[in-house]
Amino acid sequence: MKKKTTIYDIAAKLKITAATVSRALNDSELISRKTKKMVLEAAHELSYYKNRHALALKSGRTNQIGLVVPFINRHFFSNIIMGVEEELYPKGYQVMIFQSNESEKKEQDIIEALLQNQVDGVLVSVSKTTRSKDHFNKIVENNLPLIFFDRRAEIDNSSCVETDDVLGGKIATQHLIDQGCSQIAYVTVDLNLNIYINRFKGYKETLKHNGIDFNADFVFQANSDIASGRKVARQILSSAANIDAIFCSSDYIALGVMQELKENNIDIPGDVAVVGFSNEPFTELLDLTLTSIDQNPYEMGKSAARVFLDQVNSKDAIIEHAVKLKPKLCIRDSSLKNAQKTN
Amino acid sequence: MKKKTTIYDIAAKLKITAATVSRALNDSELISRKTKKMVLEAAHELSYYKNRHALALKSGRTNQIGLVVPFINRHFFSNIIMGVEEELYPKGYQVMIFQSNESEKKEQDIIEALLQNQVDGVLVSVSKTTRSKDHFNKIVENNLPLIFFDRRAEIDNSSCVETDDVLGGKIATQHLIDQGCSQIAYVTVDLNLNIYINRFKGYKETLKHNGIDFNADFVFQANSDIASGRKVARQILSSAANIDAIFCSSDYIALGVMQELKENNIDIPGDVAVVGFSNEPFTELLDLTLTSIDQNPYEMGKSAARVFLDQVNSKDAIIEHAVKLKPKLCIRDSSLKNAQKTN
DNA sequence: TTCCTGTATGCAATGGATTGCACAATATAA
DNA sequence: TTATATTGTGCAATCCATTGCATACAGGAA
Repeated sequence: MKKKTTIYDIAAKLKITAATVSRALNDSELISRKTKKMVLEAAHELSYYKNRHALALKSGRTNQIGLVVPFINRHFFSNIIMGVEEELYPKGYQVMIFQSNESEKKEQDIIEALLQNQVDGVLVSVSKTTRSKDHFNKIVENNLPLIFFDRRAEIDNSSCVETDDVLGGKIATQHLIDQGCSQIAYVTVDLNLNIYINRFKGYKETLKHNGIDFNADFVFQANSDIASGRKVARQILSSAANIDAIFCSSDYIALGVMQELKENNIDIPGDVAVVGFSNEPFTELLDLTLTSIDQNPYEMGKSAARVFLDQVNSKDAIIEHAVKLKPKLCIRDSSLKNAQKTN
Repeated sequence: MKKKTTIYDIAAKLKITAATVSRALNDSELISRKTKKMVLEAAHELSYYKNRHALALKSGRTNQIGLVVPFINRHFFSNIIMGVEEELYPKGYQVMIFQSNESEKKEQDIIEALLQNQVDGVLVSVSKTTRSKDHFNKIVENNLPLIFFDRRAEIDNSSCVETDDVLGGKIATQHLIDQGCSQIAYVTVDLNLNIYINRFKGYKETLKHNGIDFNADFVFQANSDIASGRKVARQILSSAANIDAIFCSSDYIALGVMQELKENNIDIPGDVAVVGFSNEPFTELLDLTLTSIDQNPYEMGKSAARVFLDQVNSKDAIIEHAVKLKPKLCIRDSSLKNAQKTN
């Protein structure tokens, strides 16, 4: 097993000291041109790599940040990661990515590991099952920037970047009303999560704003999957209500709904218009493309990264940022009765 | 700015030495119960976190491995990452994820950074544009396990895990023949990448095996996207050939092909059967679901991780593993003429 | 020739955790 | 009571790169 090359090996080879080697490698102006050249060549020859751990130990800074998501293989989260990296990589930061698998225990373990790694900051989207806040508090107690994105926890001295879900609920609902719908069903997922509460809020407010009475019978509960969407569609079909639009808080639900409606020969959007949420890639690959609300996860990632940079660059004061990103309506076949398609 | 707690802080507080604290924290049998308890309490009180960099420096091991993929936001790669993590996390390894963005330069930079981080091993799927091998050789020169997955480079003393793409090409082609097709077009992507070469090989061998003459006019070149698929479909439609099946080496191409065929009122699979490759999630969400070849990226990730573990656990000898994973045909609407649908 | 000013290098401490060896304190045996 | 184990801690070196301070040597000025 070949030992790793250090500056001492280079120094020994050249009969100079490690200090000189270090300075030469860092292009210090104290070192003569000749020596620098010598050192660089020797370093290459011995295939030397600077040991970042020694550096981290000495400097106390790691230039690494921790990024925690529930799952990495979700379009939404992987694009957030893209955005974060895009912003932080050029600044010399390494992004350490971890997934909590929606488990509170794993989330806690991850944060423990991040603190051991002495990261310079932490970006988190909270696991669904998390109830305790202790692990988040530990981060701020260590004076590290803590930035939540999408799913937040209420922690003092932390920042957060989220979609304006109320607005998302509003523009989707308003769009359906603009299309001439008035009997609009709403399918929600988990009324414990802030994001779903807010979408629902936007829905209700928009109904009211347009003089349409809110009807609790028009609200359905589902899981965020296709089967669940089909089930809801069946409930709607067998109900007495004369629903002419369905606003689903998830694209997968919307897809299930559409599949079931089609099989029952309901015309979309003629009889019933459908709108989803999140703008999953498949929404525009369908034969009957699905209108949805785009949250621009890539931008969310960039935004979270910028908030982090802001925090580290203003070490004096703790700044609590609260960024709300505007969601965007992508109008497609499933709801387009009489206007222009976007996107 | 609060300084981070070290074992020296704990030692000072308890009027003992850092050595004792270290041993107590590591539950050494040399330390008395009483002292351990004392230390643990003090550590908690001062919110102490073990500094992994000091540890890495001392031990020369980091328990971190580097994982390099072209893009993280691709279903295929993000599921590989899931698999790798699933296998390595329980063994105490941290997986550092990096994306090359298909850039050779960035790939080289990443590997430089990984070497600086003294990772215990590297898992890579090679960028499309990479021509040089120097950066990979540096890894093996440092006696680090190097494992390629999906896309490989020819490097001595490295291992690789890949899909048996020849077999993939074979089973797709055989399936089309079994459906009664004989004029089978093949759409390839980049004949420089091993994976596409092999799929093509499987296609040709199967034709031969079934006594069907290979026809170079039936081979088309495209990029892996929908627009490109549409373009190819137009070429096929306007060609003199009487093609009755199209085997696309990418699902996106297949989708574009299907869209174009449908708009030209070609019946799928009646007039033309279509098969894709990769089993992207959208393939089964379509109205006309797409037959595809599943590569089980999750398993690929797990397999690559296991190869890595094998390598580190047998430090004496260098083992070159070469794992080939069996792809699986997922038969769906787009090719199913007279048999049973799978999956 | 002597003193001064750069210029280029060396010396040594630092950061945090580990660990072989030495040693002190206690317990046991003679 | 003395000699011998046994148990629990301390000392100091080590891993690698950085950096303030000291110093050696060169050339220029007096």
